[in-house]
Amino acid sequence: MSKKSLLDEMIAQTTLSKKKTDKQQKIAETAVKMFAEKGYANTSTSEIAKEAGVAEGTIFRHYGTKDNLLLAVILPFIKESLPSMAENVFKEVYSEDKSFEEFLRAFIKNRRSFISQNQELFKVIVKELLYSDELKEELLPFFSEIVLNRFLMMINHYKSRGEIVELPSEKILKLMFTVIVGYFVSDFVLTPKPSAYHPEEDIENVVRFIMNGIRKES
Amino acid sequence: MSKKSLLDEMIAQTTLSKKKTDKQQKIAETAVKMFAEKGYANTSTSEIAKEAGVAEGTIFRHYGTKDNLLLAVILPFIKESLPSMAENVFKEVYSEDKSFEEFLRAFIKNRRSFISQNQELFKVIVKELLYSDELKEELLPFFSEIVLNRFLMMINHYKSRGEIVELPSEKILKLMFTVIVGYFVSDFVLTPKPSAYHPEEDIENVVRFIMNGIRKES
Amino acid sequence: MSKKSLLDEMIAQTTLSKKKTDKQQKIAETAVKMFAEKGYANTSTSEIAKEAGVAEGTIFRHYGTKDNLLLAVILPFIKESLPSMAENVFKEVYSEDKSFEEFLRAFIKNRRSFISQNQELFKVIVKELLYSDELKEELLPFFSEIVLNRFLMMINHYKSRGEIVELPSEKILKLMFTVIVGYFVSDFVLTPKPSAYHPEEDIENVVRFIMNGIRKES
Amino acid sequence: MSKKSLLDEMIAQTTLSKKKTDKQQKIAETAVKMFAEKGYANTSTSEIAKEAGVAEGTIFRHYGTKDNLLLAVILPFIKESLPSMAENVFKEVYSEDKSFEEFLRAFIKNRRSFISQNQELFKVIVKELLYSDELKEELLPFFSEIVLNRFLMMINHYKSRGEIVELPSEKILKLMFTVIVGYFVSDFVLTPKPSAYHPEEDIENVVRFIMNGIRKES
DNA sequence: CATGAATGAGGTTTCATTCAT
DNA sequence: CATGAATGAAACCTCATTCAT
Repeated sequence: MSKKSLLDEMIAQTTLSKKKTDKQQKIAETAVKMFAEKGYANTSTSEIAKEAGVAEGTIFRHYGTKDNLLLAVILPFIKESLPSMAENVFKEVYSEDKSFEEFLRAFIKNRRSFISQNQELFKVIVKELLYSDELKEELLPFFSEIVLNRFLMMINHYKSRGEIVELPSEKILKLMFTVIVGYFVSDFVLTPKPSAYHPEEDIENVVRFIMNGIRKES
Repeated sequence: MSKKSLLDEMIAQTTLSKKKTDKQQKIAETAVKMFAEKGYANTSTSEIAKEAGVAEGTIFRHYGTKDNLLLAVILPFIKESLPSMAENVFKEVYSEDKSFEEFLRAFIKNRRSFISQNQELFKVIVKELLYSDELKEELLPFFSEIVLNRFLMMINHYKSRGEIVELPSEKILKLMFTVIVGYFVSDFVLTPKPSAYHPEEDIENVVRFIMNGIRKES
Repeated sequence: MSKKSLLDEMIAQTTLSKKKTDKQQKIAETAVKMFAEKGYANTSTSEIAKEAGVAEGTIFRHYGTKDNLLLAVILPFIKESLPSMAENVFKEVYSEDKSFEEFLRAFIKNRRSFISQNQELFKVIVKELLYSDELKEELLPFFSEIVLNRFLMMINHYKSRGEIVELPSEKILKLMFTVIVGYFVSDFVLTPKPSAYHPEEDIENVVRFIMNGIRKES
Repeated sequence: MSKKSLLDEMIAQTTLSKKKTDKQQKIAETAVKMFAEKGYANTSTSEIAKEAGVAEGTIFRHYGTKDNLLLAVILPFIKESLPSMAENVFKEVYSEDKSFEEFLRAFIKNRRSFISQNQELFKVIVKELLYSDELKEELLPFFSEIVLNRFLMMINHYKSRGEIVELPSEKILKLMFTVIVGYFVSDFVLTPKPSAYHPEEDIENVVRFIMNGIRKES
């Protein structure tokens, strides 16, 4: 109870942009940067404190435990990102009369831009997802419910419009996400950041590749 | 020099199936299993010792450091796996008159089977690749030289036979590997192992997806 | 850089008598005492912690490594002692019209008193000088520059006044210091401390012995 | 009992040049060399074993404990050296009609040559005398009885012949030995060995210095 | 005699966390 | 709110010693 309550408060603080002291803000930023660089397990709270210019005690005053600090920087990001992600999906699909290819292109661009602005955090999430079962159990169902389900609906929608091949939607979804997520991971996690880098061509290739893979042959 | 020599000896021991005491064998096995489960950083040598039924000192007598233990279980696997991987590729391609699709299917099946037999180790490698720059710098160039280059040649070969679309070979390669590796990671690292599981259908989908993505339209 | 910085801070703390917590002070005192008794290599940090009444972690919070702890207690002592030693020499020599014998007697008394007040530390330094090349390389040049050079000048000075025999000054210096240092080592390091002990007579013998050895025959 | 008996056997083996296998011989030589270089506490038995080209178990088969190994290389040296040292003294003194100065010169030369041939061992003894109370209690009384007492007799002898000043013989002895031992320690322990080095001049200075210090003014 | 794998006590060091100021 | 000294459990690692072969 008390364990959760502090965490919930953290999340509330972030999303509701409630009171958050400068120090607290600095700690979160520094933690994200360092977790991204060296991984959660290899970053000590004393390093974070030094780098953030605060006393070690201050971290614990605000976040209670190191685990909490990790979740407190990850979860708000997710809770904020995923629903808006879903919103975007809906806007693209229903408000206009785009083809699936146009939607896909817009979606990837949109998500790439978002991740690009939060590279470090994305790194942290990807890395720690592999390690923390807690994180996995917290994020994946949420992700599935908010994002994948809507995507499934969309695939069905475009299937019914005859734009997509008649494979099981789950398989299509999985392959699509493998390519998209694989592309993001490859670009943002594995490679040393190519600061000035124009991704339009790569995006175009990914779109073409996926579309070829799922387009309904006429 | 002295740092490397112990490690080299470890590798030699494995590949040459030289003398390796029961305890030493047990330590390596246990380490792989536990690293796969909880990650390298979250597994202590004392836990490994207890689980393996040896004294903690025995680990260090044989492997010197914990880092060495990690590398000693990973590197032999790689040095053994990658060349044979490349050999397989060549056998499939040059010995017969297969289409690219047939080659691709055989390749994925072959590699899937191999990884399936070494799931734990595969997990460890994927996880630690994200963290350890040392591992990254050791493995990726090796992988690139042994595997990717031959694949590139093959893509060019099939391009000249008119089976593959005229995109830059590097882009084709990257997308293909994103799908294949993504498929393996998704199956073996992310999901809790579905012990009885028939992958033929999935493989077929992956092959079809890739082939659609790169097949030359006639 | 980072290795040195903590050590430099230690030294600064001592010489500038800056902030130093009670525990930190206690650790240093205890370490000196135990290093003197049993030697650096035979004293464990856990013993020091227990004897000093602190947690073992506290030692490392303040001194970083055991090596640092040794240097942190030795070096400030040296940097403080040697310059003042040189100052004393100059005061004796130039401010008054003493004979060399009077100077020598005052010098030995002065240094003996100083070492007597820091017996343990003196023991530690003598013992570890034999073992630690690092210490040797740090201390001996400093000692040579600060102390021996001035002594050489003095010997030359008294030579020109005709009080000292015409041997090469370096030889005279070496013999003198052999006797003086040998006397101190013999008194403070080798023998179990004779707490109530009046050294005046011994000092007188040393002075007479040296003076006989170097006095210019008239 | 059993502790001593093995050690005594070691000593017997050495002095009586009893059976001693090649391995045993190699171990002792290697141990002396490494103890001299890095000190007893900083030299591990596994290092000695590797350097000597034997299995670690072999060391313990022959010497029982590491402590024993130290004593087994030191004590025979002492028991052999000291009595013969004393013998030399007597030969010089009684067989001929040398002056004290001539005796002193011969003595220092003789001992310097002996130590020079056993530099490493001398280093070990000097270093470990500072640390090991056991060694101190074993060696110093023996040394005092065998060497110092005869020297005292000699000083008295030469005093009665009017060659030496009328100070208490113990004081004279102490100062003399301070200079002589200090000279040896300075030459063999502190300084990095000057391989080609002619000590005649230094010896002459030491002799002159001591003689000036104790010669009876006529 | 010789080996070297195995041990386990103990060494140094790290680090999340607490708490008095 | 913020600090940073203090903690102690646990991490990695070393090493003298034993013993089956």
